[in-house]
Amino acid sequence: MVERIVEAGRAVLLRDGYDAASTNRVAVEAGISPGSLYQYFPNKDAVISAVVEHYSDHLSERITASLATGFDESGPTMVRDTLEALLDALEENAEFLRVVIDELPRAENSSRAEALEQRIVGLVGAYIAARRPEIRDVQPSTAAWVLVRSIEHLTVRYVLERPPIDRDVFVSELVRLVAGYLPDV
Amino acid sequence: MVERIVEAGRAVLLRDGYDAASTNRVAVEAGISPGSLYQYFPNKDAVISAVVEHYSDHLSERITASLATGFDESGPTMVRDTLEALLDALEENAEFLRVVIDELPRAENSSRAEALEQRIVGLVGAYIAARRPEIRDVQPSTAAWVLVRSIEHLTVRYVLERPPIDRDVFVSELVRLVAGYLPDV
Amino acid sequence: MVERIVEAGRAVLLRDGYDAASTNRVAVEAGISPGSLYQYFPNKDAVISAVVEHYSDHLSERITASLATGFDESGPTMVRDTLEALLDALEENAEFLRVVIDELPRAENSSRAEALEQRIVGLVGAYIAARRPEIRDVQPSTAAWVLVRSIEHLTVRYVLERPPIDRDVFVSELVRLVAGYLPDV
Amino acid sequence: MVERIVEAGRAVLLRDGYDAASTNRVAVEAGISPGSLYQYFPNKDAVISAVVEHYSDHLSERITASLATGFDESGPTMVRDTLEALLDALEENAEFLRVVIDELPRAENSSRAEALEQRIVGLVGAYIAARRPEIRDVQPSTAAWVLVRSIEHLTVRYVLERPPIDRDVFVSELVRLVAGYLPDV
DNA sequence: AATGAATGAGTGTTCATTCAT
DNA sequence: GATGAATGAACACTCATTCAT
Repeated sequence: MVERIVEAGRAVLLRDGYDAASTNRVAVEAGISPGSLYQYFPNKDAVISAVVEHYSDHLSERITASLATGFDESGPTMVRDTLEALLDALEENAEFLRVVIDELPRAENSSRAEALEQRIVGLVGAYIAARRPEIRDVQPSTAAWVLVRSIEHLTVRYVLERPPIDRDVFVSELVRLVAGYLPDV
Repeated sequence: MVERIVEAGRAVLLRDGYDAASTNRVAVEAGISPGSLYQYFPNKDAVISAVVEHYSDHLSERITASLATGFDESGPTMVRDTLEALLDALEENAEFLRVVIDELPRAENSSRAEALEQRIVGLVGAYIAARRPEIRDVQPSTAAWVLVRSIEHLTVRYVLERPPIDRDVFVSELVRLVAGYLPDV
Repeated sequence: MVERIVEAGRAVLLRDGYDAASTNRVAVEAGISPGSLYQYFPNKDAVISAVVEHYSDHLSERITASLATGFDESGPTMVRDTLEALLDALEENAEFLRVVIDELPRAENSSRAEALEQRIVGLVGAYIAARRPEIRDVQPSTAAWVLVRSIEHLTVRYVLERPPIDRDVFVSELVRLVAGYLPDV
Repeated sequence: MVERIVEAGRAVLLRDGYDAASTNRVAVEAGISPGSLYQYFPNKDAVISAVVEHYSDHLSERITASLATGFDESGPTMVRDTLEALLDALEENAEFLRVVIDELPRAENSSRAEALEQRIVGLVGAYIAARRPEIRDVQPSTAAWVLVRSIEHLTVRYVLERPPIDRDVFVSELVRLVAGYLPDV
């Protein structure tokens, strides 16, 4: 039932947008009464959060899996593979991504987004540290912070804006950005 | 009069946040009646947009000025100076920046933000083209797209998140990111 | 307009009872929209309070006027006249009195009722003190407290319950109660 | 089971107040499901009524016992003893009394309260009749009506309002009220 | 141009009650 | 008998917008 509501929430969010995603509308979409919704969620925010979390978890898995896979390798091929996987994951749910990024007030789900980012920053930081503990004069966590936020934002914007840049070219540029920033990794 | 309304909108946005920024509240703050507000703006979104535009223009001027100043120079010093100026501009209105980024549904003012980005992408693209028309194998506009969005996002997040990274270190990392990505510029 | 709402509130309270006296229903009865109601009253309680206050004021005037008229006289005739006036006032709005006493949660308007009681206790206390400062060994305020609450309750219950007691007999009994309690006044 | 529900209702009423005393909450407190509650009570009012009745019965016993004890005696000592017992009984459950009197819509349990009053009016009327069948020119039932309602209301208000009147003084005043009203009893 | 009273559809949420299991 | 998920009408309240003055 929770699943039914979450799925309905997803559908409403995609079809009608955030502003129109009222609890009543979600209930109608789920084919239940508004009262029933409140037996599974304490309030509206919890419903929206669950919908976003569902998507977020999916994304998170994909990304961390891809990151884990490449952890023991290194070099531009590994970076490229990871970026391709990331782009694939984002493009797979591009429409939903648009709603989350463009329509939701960021504050609403910043904690969730931040948790995901933290996890990835951690992974990437560990990767960098494993490769080069003595990397330049900067802390791995700082480099990871810079890198992760850049890549996250660039890929998300690329998927949402669809700028006139070929995907292969785009990925190559990202690889260059990473390689240029961390030449020894 | 438009100005009075915009100023009132800014005050309400900062004081009460986006959710509480109703047209009635803006009208009260401006000392006019809600009806009058609609003689200068077609709807609520137009008011919010104007407020954001006001801020956006301010920011835009600062950034393009800084960019223009350094246009004829080159090298890491110029990059660093530009980044410092950008951070200064963002930090100057950090509170407003927070409201715009964290509370406003991005779609609301994405067109505005994009316009600003386009302008900067144009400037940076021209700069790159002027320096190295033959730069690698990538179009200057593509490089500019990647660069501008990275830097914009990183600086905004830095100002809003205040991560435990020293400002000087942070700027240095940005310089390295830029220099690594465009070694010949 | 406030008056129109209060009158509508009175009508709804009388026709449908307290539980059914929703803001929407009051608005319909007043021929206005629910939103308009909130331009004159901050919330539902304020509407109900205003309705009760309206009635309360009316009652209060009658009672204090009657009390003031008899202030300089004394003896059973004055007591009887005051009681008759009180019963008249209560009977005049018996239906509304029933709603206020039987349906409203006492806590809702206890402050109002208490204010009225205080005023009357003050008046009666002053009357007693004027008559007999040395009255027995009890403070006038205590005697007034006992007297006012007894009479208030007995008259209200008499009007609402309509027990099989002739009105003249009832008033005579009240006079005896008062006279027996304060023989020298 | 009925008892369990009534006890739960009492607890909820005392802990959360009337407005929060929903059937669901009572069911939770009783450790049963809301559906089960309806196998023992036809609706919410019946539950509340049963709760009040429980308390009412307790009170009723105390009062009638005290009345019965003094039935064969007479004079101010008997009156005083009865009043003391009544005040004791009320004070013993002052918190519950407050909920019943201040929060419950009187109509909800007026029938119950009236039944109790009738019983006491009957007893007191019988007492008066036994003492003085020829008492003045008034029917014992009328005198009892006046007396019982006065005393009931005064004691309840005294316990709930805690006015600045010493308990001994208060009881003395009640004795005087009774003695003044029925001098020969 | 300016007003501001009026609007009314819409919101998130509650809770007494039912009924299939 | 007991359950508890499901109900759905109802609630108090908001606010972007309009329009007669």
